[in-house]
Amino acid sequence: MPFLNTNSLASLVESAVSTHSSHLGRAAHAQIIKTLDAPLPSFLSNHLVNMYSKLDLPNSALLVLSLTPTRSVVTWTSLIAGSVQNGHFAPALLHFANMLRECIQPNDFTFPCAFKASASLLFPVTGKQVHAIAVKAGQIRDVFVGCGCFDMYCKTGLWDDASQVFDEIPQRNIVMWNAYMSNAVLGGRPRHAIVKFMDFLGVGGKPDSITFCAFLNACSDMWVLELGRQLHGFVIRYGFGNDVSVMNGLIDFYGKCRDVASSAIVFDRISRRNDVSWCSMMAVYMQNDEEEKACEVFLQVRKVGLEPNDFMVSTVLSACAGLSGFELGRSVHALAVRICVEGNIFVGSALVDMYGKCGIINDAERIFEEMTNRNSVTWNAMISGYAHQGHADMALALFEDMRSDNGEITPNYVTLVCLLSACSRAGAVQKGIDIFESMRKRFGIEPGPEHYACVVDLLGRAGLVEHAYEFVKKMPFQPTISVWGALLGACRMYRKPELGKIAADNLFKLDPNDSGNHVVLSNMFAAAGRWEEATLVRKEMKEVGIKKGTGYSWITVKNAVHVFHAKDTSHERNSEIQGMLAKLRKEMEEAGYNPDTNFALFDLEEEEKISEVWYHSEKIALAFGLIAIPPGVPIRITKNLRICGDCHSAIKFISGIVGREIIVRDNNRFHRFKDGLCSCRDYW
DNA sequence: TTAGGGTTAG
Repeated sequence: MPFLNTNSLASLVESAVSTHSSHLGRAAHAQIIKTLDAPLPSFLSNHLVNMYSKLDLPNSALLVLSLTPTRSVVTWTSLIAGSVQNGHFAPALLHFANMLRECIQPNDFTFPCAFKASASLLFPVTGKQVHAIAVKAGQIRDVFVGCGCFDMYCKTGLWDDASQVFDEIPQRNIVMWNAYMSNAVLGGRPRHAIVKFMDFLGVGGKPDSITFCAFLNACSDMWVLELGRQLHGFVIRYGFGNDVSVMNGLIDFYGKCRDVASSAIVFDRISRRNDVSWCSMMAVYMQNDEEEKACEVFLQVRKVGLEPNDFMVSTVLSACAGLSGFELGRSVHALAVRICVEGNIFVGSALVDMYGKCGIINDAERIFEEMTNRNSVTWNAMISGYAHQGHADMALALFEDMRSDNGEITPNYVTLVCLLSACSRAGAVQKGIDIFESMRKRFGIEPGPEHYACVVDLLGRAGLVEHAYEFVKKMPFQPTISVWGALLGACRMYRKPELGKIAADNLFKLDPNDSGNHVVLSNMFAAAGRWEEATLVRKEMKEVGIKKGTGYSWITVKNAVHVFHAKDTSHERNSEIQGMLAKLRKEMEEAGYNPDTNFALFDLEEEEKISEVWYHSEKIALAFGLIAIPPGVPIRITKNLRICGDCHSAIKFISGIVGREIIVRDNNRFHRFKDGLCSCRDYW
């Protein structure tokens, strides 16, 4: 080793920080000890404290600090900044306190760290103390300190204090204005952000890309498509048409305002897309229920030879979960392992969710067990995986584990929804009611519309339909779509057209464009032999211009997706499919199966109705699956609408005849058929 | 010191 002077030793330490290599850092430290006698020059000690702290080796950092006889503001600030950077906010504040105890004055680098730590811990009281110290030290007028202070008040919800700080800062730079706008959006005051933007222009300010992004966020929160469009023009005029950040912001904005086409146009016109552009486009498709398109974007990423990142992987996994796209999901899992992102908490949670929704509960469990970091989303995903399978006992057991895990992660709003839906799917009525009634007291969670909807579903599914209606009437707020939807579902299941009409009428008011509700109601009347009323509902539907969407079912075989619509004969293996359908029909008839023709269009003759239900897309997909998928492998079908009642009972029956596991995911839930049974009890 | 994208329910 050549002789190293103190400057080159310092740069060795710096390179350990910049490459984030603790190995290099330790080696540099060893070299320093070898080369120099103690005590080290203070600037080198500072470098070491900074290095260990940034490398998230807090004990080593503290050790060096305690061995440094002359600790300066730089030494302490290095320690504090590293702690904050690595998310250790409470220790950062402790170090800050110790520094003051040593009578060392914090500087313009220290205060922002202390503010950030207070903000992250949501400690407004501590934040106020730091503020007082900064005022006393005469530092508050510094833009960095002032901005940190302002940000702290925003993040801890003290908006008035924040505004006061903003007004008192003498020289506001663009960062300060941007901070105001983005915090206003984050704090649910998008209108404030827009007003501030106007003020900013009024004082001759020149917006930058962050300003535009903040403005766009405000627009998407307020759903003001027109205002955002105007800003789009403004962006171009200001010469930001090639700024990838602003373009990404526009993709996101249009997507949130449900103008997917504009998002796609912006995306297509970006000459140099970055990771965020791709991710944003995927997210837009996801937010607008176009999972297939999201998958396509992901495949395009791979096609152009880009390495996907953790964001893309978690998004595409959730698309797979929505589509029950188990094959793609599995291959994305393999990819995640290869690019080393499977340890990421978002990716892990998305994997648990994907496997759970695809019904591969063992793999979901395995991923869950192997995850070293779990957050409430991870737990909820696993609980809902059990719920989807109808394993209320497992869901409840996991919930208990969650509560006793380490106290860090507590059940939240969604956890309770998952649990209640697990009870409802498993028919655990009393258990569900107990949980619902105790949620405020035991878990401190105020029951919301989703929880009420679960209880309605719970009661309704157990046949207590009138009870369910009484429960709805006693709700402390207006019942939502999901509440009436759950009641309508129960009425359909137990054939209660009168009550069903009440539920449906409410749904028509709240959700006039959903054709599904009309179809359910008319089928319900048809099932009760009340053809006139059934026809009337269909007529109304036509008059108002509501169309029943086309039903599609799809199935993946060897990475190719095969899509079928009703009466589809276009598949290249159509003759085999028809042969299989005929064979199934014969075997089922011999085994005594009666098709339920209430689900066919009711103005047909009985004979026609039978053939009508026989050629529903899910049955065709199933026939194809039986031909193309080797025995022993489960057949997975996805349908974009609700599975029809006859198909549900037919598939149940078929699963017994052919001795195969059949999994159908429709737009409502998940059905696993095996040995003539289905995981969801009494669906119709 | 400001910002752009992700995971859980129904």
